[in-house]
Amino acid sequence: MPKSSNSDQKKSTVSPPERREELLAVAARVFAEQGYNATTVRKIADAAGMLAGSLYYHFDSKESMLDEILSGFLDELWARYDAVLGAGLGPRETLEALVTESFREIDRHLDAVAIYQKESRHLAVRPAFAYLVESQRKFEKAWLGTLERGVAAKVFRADLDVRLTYRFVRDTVWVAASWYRPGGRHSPEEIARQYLSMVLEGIALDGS
Amino acid sequence: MPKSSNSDQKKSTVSPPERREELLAVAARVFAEQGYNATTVRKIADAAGMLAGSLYYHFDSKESMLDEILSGFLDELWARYDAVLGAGLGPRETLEALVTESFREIDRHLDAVAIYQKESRHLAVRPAFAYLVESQRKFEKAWLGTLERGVAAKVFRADLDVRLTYRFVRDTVWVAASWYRPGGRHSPEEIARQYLSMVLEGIALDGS
DNA sequence: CTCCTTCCCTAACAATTGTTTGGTAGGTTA
DNA sequence: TAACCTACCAAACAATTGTTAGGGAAGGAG
Repeated sequence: MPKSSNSDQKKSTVSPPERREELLAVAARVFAEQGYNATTVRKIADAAGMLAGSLYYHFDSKESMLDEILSGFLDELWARYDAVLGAGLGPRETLEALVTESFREIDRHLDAVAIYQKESRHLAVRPAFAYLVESQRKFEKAWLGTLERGVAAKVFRADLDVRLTYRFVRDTVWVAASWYRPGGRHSPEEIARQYLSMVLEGIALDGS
Repeated sequence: MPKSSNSDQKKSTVSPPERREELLAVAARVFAEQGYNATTVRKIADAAGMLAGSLYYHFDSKESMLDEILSGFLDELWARYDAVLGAGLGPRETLEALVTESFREIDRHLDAVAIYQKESRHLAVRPAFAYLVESQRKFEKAWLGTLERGVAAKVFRADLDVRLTYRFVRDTVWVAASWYRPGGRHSPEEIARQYLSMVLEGIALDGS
């Protein structure tokens, strides 16, 4: 159900999806590197090899580019999350699958994730980006629910504040976008494995 | 050695330290809420109950306010870190002390930490903020060194990528600034205890 | 060849930005 | 009272911002 996006109605200026995607990728990179507010449309145009005004043949506004980047990322993310959540897995397996899918998503949509991390907080208050709040709500429900199921099933510790654990796990995964670079030493799956090992078993040696 | 700051030379316009601190606290709050670039000097002035131009009686520029906020925070942080690192503790105790001091610093300088988290990446490339890079380097040395000492002393697991572990622990601590609110349910020390318990022992039950 | 569409450029626009200059009310000092 | 300093205001500044309007080159369709 990818109705979290509102980019459907605002295709007043249409152009071949391929060119749009190219330009959106360029914009996402600049947004991620410099921050949304510090990015001028002229910088995006420079990086794309054209002039500022020409962007407005493809897009309605600077904000609509940001909207399209974020909602596109979230739509894909939720398609995969929903598949995991509907697979009927146990708590621990669900957690592992969610973490792994998250790192894959970071690998695929690094720029979008980085933008989301930095800007979603102050964007969420604006009506045009209400779907960010909705997504955050679903996010909490999915992760927190999995953790609570795990506590009830005695596979996760019960002596920790669940909400604290939720934020711990969530942040631990997504901040990786701030240092992860695709094509690096570790694959997303390998990173997921090590992260899960740390989160689940801890970094201390057993006999300490 | 608080020479990480360069705010020492630029007190061309001096005013009572108290008023400066008041205005810096206001600016830090707006910076943290809206982001540095999205914050106009008029918004800061509004929040302080004065007009935009009046800020320039106290400060040289908008950037110098940011500089003073960040370097002030880092100076205090490193004073405490250096005390911990020089105390001759074992690896695990050092890690625990660093984490606890970090949460205390988040409690005290929440806005500055939030700003640092969001802006340090793109600020670090600018010469005026070179001390951010320097601080990041010291940071890595302190944390990574402690982890490596722990692995050598067999108190931390040796089967994990140490650099990955470093980023894991570091991020786990500092992203808390994105949701922590002073005066909330848990004290900084209590949060530190639970975080450390998760990082060290994991969230899985032993017999799983 | 002509028409039309696609995609970009040129050139400007009003608004907002950080910052400066000159002034001034109010308190302190002499 | 007179001189002075502190902390602010009023008004403007040049630069930069997102955005728009009109034009034109290229190429396919008829």
